[in-house]
Amino acid sequence: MRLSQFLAKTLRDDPAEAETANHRLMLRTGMIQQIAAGVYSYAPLALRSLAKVETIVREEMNAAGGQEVKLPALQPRELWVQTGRDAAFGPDLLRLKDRRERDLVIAPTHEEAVTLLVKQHLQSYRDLPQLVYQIQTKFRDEPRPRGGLVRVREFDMKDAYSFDADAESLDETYQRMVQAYRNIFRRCGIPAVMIEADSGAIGGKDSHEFIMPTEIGEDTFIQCPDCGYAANAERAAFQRPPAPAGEPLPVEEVHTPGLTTIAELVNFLSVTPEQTLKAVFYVADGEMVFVSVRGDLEVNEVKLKRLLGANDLHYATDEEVEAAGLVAGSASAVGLTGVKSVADESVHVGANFVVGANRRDWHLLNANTPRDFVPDLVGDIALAEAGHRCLQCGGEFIAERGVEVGHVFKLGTFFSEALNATFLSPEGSLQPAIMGCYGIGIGRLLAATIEHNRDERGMRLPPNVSPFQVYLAALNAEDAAVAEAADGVYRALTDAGFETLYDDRAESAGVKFNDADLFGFPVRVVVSPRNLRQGVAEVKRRDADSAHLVSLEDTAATVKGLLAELVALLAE
RNA sequence: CGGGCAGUGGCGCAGCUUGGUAGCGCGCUUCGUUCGGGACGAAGAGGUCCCGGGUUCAAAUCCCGGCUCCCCGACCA
Repeated sequence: MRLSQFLAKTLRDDPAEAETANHRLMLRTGMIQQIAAGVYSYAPLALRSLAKVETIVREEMNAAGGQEVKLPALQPRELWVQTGRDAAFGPDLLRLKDRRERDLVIAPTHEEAVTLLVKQHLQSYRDLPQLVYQIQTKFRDEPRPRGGLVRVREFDMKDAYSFDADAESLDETYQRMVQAYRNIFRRCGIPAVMIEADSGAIGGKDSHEFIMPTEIGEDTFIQCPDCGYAANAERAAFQRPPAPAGEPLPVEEVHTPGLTTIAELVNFLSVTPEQTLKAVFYVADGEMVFVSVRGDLEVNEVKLKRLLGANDLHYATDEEVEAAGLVAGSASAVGLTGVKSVADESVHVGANFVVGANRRDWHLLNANTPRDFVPDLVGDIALAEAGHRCLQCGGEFIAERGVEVGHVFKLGTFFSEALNATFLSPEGSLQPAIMGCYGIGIGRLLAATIEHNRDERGMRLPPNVSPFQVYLAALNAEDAAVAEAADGVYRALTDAGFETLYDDRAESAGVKFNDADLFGFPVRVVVSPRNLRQGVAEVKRRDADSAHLVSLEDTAATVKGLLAELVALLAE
């Protein structure tokens, strides 16, 4: 492809809306154009890279035994009502009506559709296992898209679904997919950490996310440096830090005028945060929930949501709190009636807590469970943070940010039961298939790849993700001898099968070098009057400081060698 | 959904306080000179100043209403 004819114009200034490096680079190279919040057009340069990423994903899915299918984006809403996900997805689900006023959705994911498809071909345990996948456009009406392609409303996703006859078989499929994912991320040149993840409201035992560590990431994950335990912060289990224990002392009321926060209480009463209980109010599916957690910990809403089995969970508004007769700032589970009460297990670690008196400006000393209050539910609902201790080995957690580039998930039988995807077992009984699902956002993976593979000059793309493999620059392209030689090199590279972007523009050397670095293709070839006098071309790896001078005839062979080096680096 | 910022040629921005000719840098076109890390000169092209309403002789600028985008948070099977 000749750059002079290619639909790509680079920008010299960074577009104002781009905050992250990958977004900035994609805009400056003209790869993408935003058309609405979280909706993008993809120019040829981007599409080429996306296609490469898709190829990697396809190859690995096929190698893992996947069969490619294509499921519809447009689906009857009734199907989603049937599985309860019309409600579960809430406003993120894009809904519309057709000309006959029938309710439709544009699918954000495809468990329903795939279950129906596989069900049609499923009768016996002999038909299992099955692994199908597709690469297809999803629509999610995200409340806040951000960060270029990292979080968008319309995006291409590889989603795979497995159907197995029993748990052991699912385990095997799951492990095969985990390995496929590791291969994919390695080939894209990014490090990905596999962490335990929240499995969400819909059933399922195991769930793992693949996270690429980066400060621009949206997710926080916890790692134990000692035993290797790694989990999303919204999921991580941890030891509750110790707190002073002792025999229960008599409850005392204490006047605490104007004090509402843990910090104020701790200061006023000369106690430590872990000697207090914090009260937080939520509304879960319309029901007021009173939540207690020790003062040194934070409530983790994801854990809470799961413990409650709630679809919708939000902080109670002031009106809702008042309507329930609760006293913000001085509330506690002691003497609480008529409101569901939930507590973190940390209420069992320590004793003689300071709690609210459910009366403005008063608190209680020496509250203990079960003597003074008995929560309706006790569980792990506290947020794991850096410095907490590992439940498995006692190691001290570190916390890191990252982008979720993949998610694997044991679904169980939620969908197969709801939609009757059953098979006859060897014993002759009808069983629901056990499902798993596995997702990778293609555009997000490209964004992560760019975020990780770059320097201050631009991208440094791995050869199998880069839109082109070679950037061929003709300096002083209007010089007939240069043009002729460069044309020859271009033909040789093309004939040798290398995708080459040929910079034949009448631009200065500086412009071409800068654009070459910005585009970040793995290999750059320069034909110039200076080189030509010695009968050579210059061949340079994007990530190298120095170039090779080789005869024009040897250029393609040298390029081949450098690309092979780069591919070999990825295999390590 | 709460809080904050902003919308002016393709990109980055100024002008708005104090109403009166729409401006700068980059990019683009033509000509000439240059030619290995974002060259120089000259001459040009390109704008419903987000939209609607109002005030006024006159609105990018003031007032009212709306839309959109970005950032923080909430949210994100």
